[in-house]
Amino acid sequence: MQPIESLQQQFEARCRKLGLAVTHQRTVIYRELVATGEHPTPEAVYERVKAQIPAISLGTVYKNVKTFLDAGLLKEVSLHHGTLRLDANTDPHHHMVCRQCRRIFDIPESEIEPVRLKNLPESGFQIDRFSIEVLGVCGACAAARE
Amino acid sequence: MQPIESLQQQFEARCRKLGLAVTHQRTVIYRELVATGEHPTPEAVYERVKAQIPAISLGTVYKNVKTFLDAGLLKEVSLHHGTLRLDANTDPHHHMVCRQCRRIFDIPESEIEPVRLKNLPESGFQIDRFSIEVLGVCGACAAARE
DNA sequence: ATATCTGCAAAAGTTTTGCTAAAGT
DNA sequence: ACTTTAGCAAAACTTTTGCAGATAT
Repeated sequence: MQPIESLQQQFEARCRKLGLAVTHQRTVIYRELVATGEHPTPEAVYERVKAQIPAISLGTVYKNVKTFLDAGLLKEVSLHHGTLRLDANTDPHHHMVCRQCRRIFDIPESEIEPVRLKNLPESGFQIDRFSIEVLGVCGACAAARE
Repeated sequence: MQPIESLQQQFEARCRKLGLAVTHQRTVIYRELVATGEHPTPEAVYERVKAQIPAISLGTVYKNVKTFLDAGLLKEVSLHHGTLRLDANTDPHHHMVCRQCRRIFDIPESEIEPVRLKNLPESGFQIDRFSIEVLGVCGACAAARE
């Protein structure tokens, strides 16, 4: 991971390029987002930032998270947050997800070569199974773009 | 996929084994869940069931979905629904997710052999990238189970 | 007869939105 | 000076919960 200062400079540069004001709140939100090696929820970011800017509001965190996502400075871990998606297919399978309409298509497990990890990444993690998502744009949405 | 009648019988058998009453609502909810080849939201299931049982309530759908999930009749497509998880890591990487505490650990892309699809599963789907989740129990949660 | 379930309504949790004052450019 | 943003509060959306009457065992 890059040192925090260079990330900070990159952050300011990207803000200016995008026409985003470099506010104190925005800077701290971004710094905390990077500083936690984790994948925090907006609420968790809010808690960390509040320790430094007690008057900050949760709404400001949400607005900036959205701004950062739109700008590509952040990603969401999963496209499926926000609403539960149910799966009645009991056969082992994976998913193909359209990032536009969010439709989900099944891929039988037999269609994908088994995942192979080169090293065991975290000590003591007991692996249950692998879940593969093929992300992209489905035929219908691709056609609709013309 | 299995014919709907045999799924129906299996469903009743599993309900009886679990001590779950085989109600009309429950039966229709399960049937619709299986019938859509999709991965519907609870709201979408509610709409389909309402066409057959106009008096059904959304709460009943939620309660039964929860019951079915607990019983293992259904799965959720993603462990990350319900709250946004943010990712500031711009290097290509995958994730290891603890199904107990929901913590997320990064795996550098270089640690995993590239995914290989045997056939192109859906016509016209434009693949963007692959996202791999290693699901299991993290070291801390495994230790806490003793 | 007893236990479980449904429907309704209220509540809780997450995220978005509108507005005015404040801050950044 | 002009534009964008922060803070606040209200609202929207998803999901959970409590309870009395209805249904399944």
